Amino acid sequence: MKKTIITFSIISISLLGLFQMSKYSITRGSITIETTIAVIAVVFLLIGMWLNRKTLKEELHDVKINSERITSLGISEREYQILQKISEGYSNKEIGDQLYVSESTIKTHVSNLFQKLDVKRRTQAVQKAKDLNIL
Amino acid sequence: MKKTIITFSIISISLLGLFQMSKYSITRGSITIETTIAVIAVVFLLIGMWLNRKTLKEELHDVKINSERITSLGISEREYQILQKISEGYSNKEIGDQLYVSESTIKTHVSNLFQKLDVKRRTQAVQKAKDLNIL
DNA sequence: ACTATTTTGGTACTTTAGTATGAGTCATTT
DNA sequence: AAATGACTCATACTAAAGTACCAAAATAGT
Repeated sequence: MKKTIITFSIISISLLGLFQMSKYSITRGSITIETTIAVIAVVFLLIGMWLNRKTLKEELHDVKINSERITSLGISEREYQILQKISEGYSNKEIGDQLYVSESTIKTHVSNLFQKLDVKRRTQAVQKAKDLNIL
Repeated sequence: MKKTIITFSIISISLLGLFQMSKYSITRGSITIETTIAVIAVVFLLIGMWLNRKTLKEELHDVKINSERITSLGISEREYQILQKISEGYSNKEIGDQLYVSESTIKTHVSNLFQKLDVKRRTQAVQKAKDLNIL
């Protein structure tokens, strides 16, 4: 966020400078109008592309995970961690080994998680979690 | 494709017109240099955004499913159909009901599918299928 | 310090999932 | 006509997954 503000400020100042330079140069006759227009065009074309890249990436690609929804569903950290492991295709036994706890523990977590997500199977859990943007 | 070419042509011609008008107007003194630069800036900003929207959408969003890979793995139509149902979170019984076949049949398909995908669980199958861009 | 929540774990049980094997049907290809 | 491949189904089995119920630590909040 801080980075964005700094970048934006620098660009704004640069543009002001560009405007002034253009006007000055044209009235002095040191550069032609065509050149000025061309430069302005290229600069703003690039700014337009850059701007859109920023916004579109958030819009389409990085569908950021909704952490509020996770808490509002009452899903604990451990449960969420296990949900991620499930989506990666691991079995309860494997998840238990990875987190250094018993399979029983994983089963308990999974069962509680399913109730909170209102699902009956792990494949359903993954699908619903992705729908809710928590995965 | 044809649409793209036509659009591009119209834009090019419009831009040429804009350039000529600007130059003419400035030398005549009917509009100021500031106005011209502002118009050029806005127009190219918009063009930049539009251009990027076109390319980025193909780049990020439409990750089209790789049907060649499906056939190269030897996955049949029915198996793929079942893979989709699995990813939607349905049980073997439910899939059987939806496709009007027995659960046994689904089990056979699923088993064969897993061998072709080289996985052991349905959650793993879904994950791998998405990795391979076949889902 | 007390309370609430989270995390952990177990037992016992039911339900799905998954494997192995064999076999019949149907359409396509040779 | 015979072979091939895809789809179907069943039985019998093993292995996971999931539920129910209980309970003890550990953690965080008041």
